Formats: sequence, C-alpha cells, structure tokens
Amino acid sequence: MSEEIIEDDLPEQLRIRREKRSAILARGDEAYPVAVARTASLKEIRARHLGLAIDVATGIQESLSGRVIFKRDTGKLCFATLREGDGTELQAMFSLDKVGPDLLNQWKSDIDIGDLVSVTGEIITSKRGELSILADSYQLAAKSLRPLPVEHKPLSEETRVRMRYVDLIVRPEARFNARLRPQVMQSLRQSFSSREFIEVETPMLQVMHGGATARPFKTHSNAYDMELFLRIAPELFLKRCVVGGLERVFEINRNFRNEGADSSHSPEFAMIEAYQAYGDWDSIALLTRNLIQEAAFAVYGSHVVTHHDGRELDLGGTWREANLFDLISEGVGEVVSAQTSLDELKRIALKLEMKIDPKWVAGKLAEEIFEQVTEGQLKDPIFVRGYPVDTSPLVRAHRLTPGLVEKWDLYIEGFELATGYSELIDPVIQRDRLVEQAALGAKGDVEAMNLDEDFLRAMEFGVPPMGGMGMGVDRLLMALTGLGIRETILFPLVKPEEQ
RNA sequence: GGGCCCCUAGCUCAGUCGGUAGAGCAACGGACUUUUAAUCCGUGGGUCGUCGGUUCGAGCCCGACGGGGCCCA
Repeated sequence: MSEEIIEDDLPEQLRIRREKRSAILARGDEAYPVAVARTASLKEIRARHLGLAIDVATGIQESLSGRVIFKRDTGKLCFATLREGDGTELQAMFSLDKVGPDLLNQWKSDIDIGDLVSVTGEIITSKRGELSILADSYQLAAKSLRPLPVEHKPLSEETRVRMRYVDLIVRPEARFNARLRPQVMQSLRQSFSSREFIEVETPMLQVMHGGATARPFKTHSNAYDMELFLRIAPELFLKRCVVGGLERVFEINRNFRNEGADSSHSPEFAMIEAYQAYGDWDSIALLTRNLIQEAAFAVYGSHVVTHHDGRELDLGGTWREANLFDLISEGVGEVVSAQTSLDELKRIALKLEMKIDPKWVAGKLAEEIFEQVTEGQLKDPIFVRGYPVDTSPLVRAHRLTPGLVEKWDLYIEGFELATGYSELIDPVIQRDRLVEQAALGAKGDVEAMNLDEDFLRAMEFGVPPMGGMGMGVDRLLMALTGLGIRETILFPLVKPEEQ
C-alpha cells in the first residue's frame, strides 16, 4: 500500500505532514474529501457582519472554508486565521466546551498552517472584537504536505516566479496583480466594443511569419511535414480581415519572439492590435489614448495611477506629441532630419560614444540615436511621430515630409508602450518594400520580413485607407503598476530547476 | 556578447582569520479559555547549488558547470 510508505529521506517537515495524512486515513477520516460544508464565503460573512460590536454572539450558524494561515493553540481555546483566494481572512475559534476534548486535540495535532479546512459554528465577535466563527466542528478539506513560507519575510524573486501558487497564497500584491490583468483585459474589450470594433482570432501557428521584424520560434507539423512558425505579430491577418470588410477589428492574444528576455521583454507576450478602416494615425492615436485611460479608470477609478512603490503617474488629459527628428535634434544639439546622411549620423553617434552596427541604415541609426539620447527621459506620456521610411515597411509615406512615414510610438515612463500607423494600402509599393525586406533576409538579416504573396494578393483586392495600432498588454500593465514584466505575467518562462 | 553579485535548515537570512553550522519564523514535546507574527519551557532538523582542485583541514581560497539577479552593449 503506497499510503504506508513514507520516504525517510524527506526533509523533516515534509515527512511529518505525510505521517499526519497517513494517520488521518488510518483512523478512517478523509484527508481529501470530495466535498466539505460551505454555506458562505469569508467575504460574504465579513460583509454581512460589518461593524458588529465586541463580544457578540449572533446565533447564526455557518460553515466556512479557507486555508489556515495562522494558528494560535492554547490549552482550552485555540485560534486560527482562515484565508480564502482573494485574501479575505476570518478567525476561527475552537473552545473545549464547544468541540470537546477529542476534537480539540485532533485540531491541535492534525492541522498545520497551510491546510484547507471547513469550520462549522456560530458567527461571533471575540472579546477583542475580532469577527470569528466559534466552531462546533470542523473538517479537513485538503491536507497540505508542504509548509508555507514565512508570511512576514518577502519571498525571493525566484521563488515567487517558480512557485506562483505559493506567491499568490502569501503575498497580497501578487493577488492584486493577478486580478488586475483580467480587469484591464475586460476594460480593453469594453472600450473596443463600445466603438464597434469586433474581436477576431487569427493564426498563431503560421506557414509564414510576418507583420514585425523579429526572430520567430520555429516548429514542425507532422501532418503537413512542413516547418511552421509561431507568430511574431497578427498584423497581416488583421489587414486581410479589413480587406474582407471587417472594418474595425482587434485581437488580443499572444505573440512569440525568439529573442532576449529581460525586465521588459518576455519570449511570449500578450499584444493588442487594432485596425480602423477610414481612420489614420491620428484617429488611432486617439483610440489608443482612450484604451489606456479607460483601463486606468477601470482599475484605479482615476486617470492618476498609483505604482506599487507609491509613485503616481498622471495618464489624464491629452498627451504631448513631438516629431522624432525634432527630439533627436534637441537631444544632440544640432539639426537632424530624415535627409541627414548616414555619414553625418555616424559622426553624431561616435560623438555619443555609441557602438554602431555596420548593417544599420540611416533610419535605423537615427532611431538608435533617439534611444540613446532621449528615450529614457520621456516620463510623461508622449506620442513620438514621424519615423524613417527604411525601418517601417508596412507604413504609408508621410503626407507632408519626404523620407518619413506616418508612424508614431507612444512612450510612457521612458519605454515604448504602443505604436500606430497610417497603414500602407498601395499593394505595388507594399510589394516593393517586402521585396527589399526579403533581400535583407537573403543577406542574413534574421529579423527581416518575408514576401507574403497571399497577403499581397489580399491587398491587391483593395484595402480601405486605415489606421492601425499595436500595444503590449504586459507593458500596459507595467505602465499601470510600475512592475517588471515578470510580475505582470503569472507564469513567466523559467528554466527548469535541477533535480 | 562583456562585467559584477547571489545560491547555507521548510522560508528569509547570518556565518569574522580556512579549524568541522547559526538566528528568526516554521516543526516536534510540554504549559496555557480571548489570541492577533500569541507567550513561556524544552527538543530535533543541514549532501553549505554540482563537480573538481589547493590544504593536515574548505560554507569560506581556486577552476569548471548549473540556476538566479543587476549593470553595460
């Protein structure tokens, strides 16, 4: 019988809990029952008895369940704190005259911190005024075989990420963050829906990746015996939707990029993309601001968001707009434009002691200079507008300024949160741009885009003028909370532990 | 890719000069009918990330590897 075998090389505390489980089963009780009595949640009980005076017996019987997170055993009156999933806590009391000596002793010896229990009894307040359930009986709902970490010392970063389930039990902020994300998602969908955008789901497994410049993850289909890619962006499929008459579409889903991971990059990340027929970069910028402001309001009830360290960030009102090349010129102290030559830009970059990749074209170098001198200083929300054409193959030319495209990047707290375009809709120009990209790919640029013939065929049927945007959901949560990306994702990728 | 730091009990961490392992909480035994990280008395718990080297002797020094973090690019 496997139940009788208790590995004696286990750490002491794990071994003792397994022995307790065996003892419970051996005397015919259940350690993992199929159901336990539960008449209300702890939250409901707290709400119903708000403001109850000290030392009151209500006469109301309830059965309540929760995880034991503190245990204070005394001789004839024991206290325990129960916690349920959202963090609501309630005290349970076990007195000798109510439960009798056998059950009291059993409570003391069987139940450990971390166990899930159901307690049946009367709702009272203690002599200190603590709302409590005074037990007549209790039942184990699930025996915990592992001790919880200390409540009052912060878990190490690594343990939080590797054992998020424990993190959620012990750390209020983890619970807050876990619930923040669905609130934001709901708000985003509500914002789109109220503007008559419809949500679509486009392929994540793709025959050909596209829509962004990034290295993809590759996989293999046995059924088709062909190489497939995890998508790096949904853009080209959403544009196909617009061709077909889904004039306002959005998708919120995962993208995958086979690149470095750090405090603001995860190999898989949630992304919003939206396309609005008969809109442009201005209409889509307004949409983006509304999405973010409405999400902030949904979470905090205000456009001023409070970060986890107490700092406040005001996302209200309209946001600053500035031209990319004006910001660069300001930053380097001389006039830089889309016409500035690659050699000139190199001279500036060298003055800034930047390392220059010889593969960079002028536009790319200009953007790198911007990142070097300006990006980190853009604390308040700002739309940076007008990007070089040679780094933006899916964007239409700027209607006024040659060499630029109608693309903006939204910066908040110094990092890029979203990007938006007046989309390129001329299929002939689009083909030229993708042919250029394919040539870069042939020369070994692993991030270059492919020549997607089906996408071009779709465009050739006629795409309405449109604006489009993309925004990282994880980054939106970072902007709303000030947290690192691994705190906004419940289960970020971590390398396996050694056995 | 380069540099720096960390890995010790279930958890969070100390560990001096290289001399054979410590604390708090948690656990175990006992006392306690109003506790709030209960308190008091007592006890146990360690492959010091892994492998190798130096040494009479390594948690500590050296090297490699694994895992994690920070900074730079």
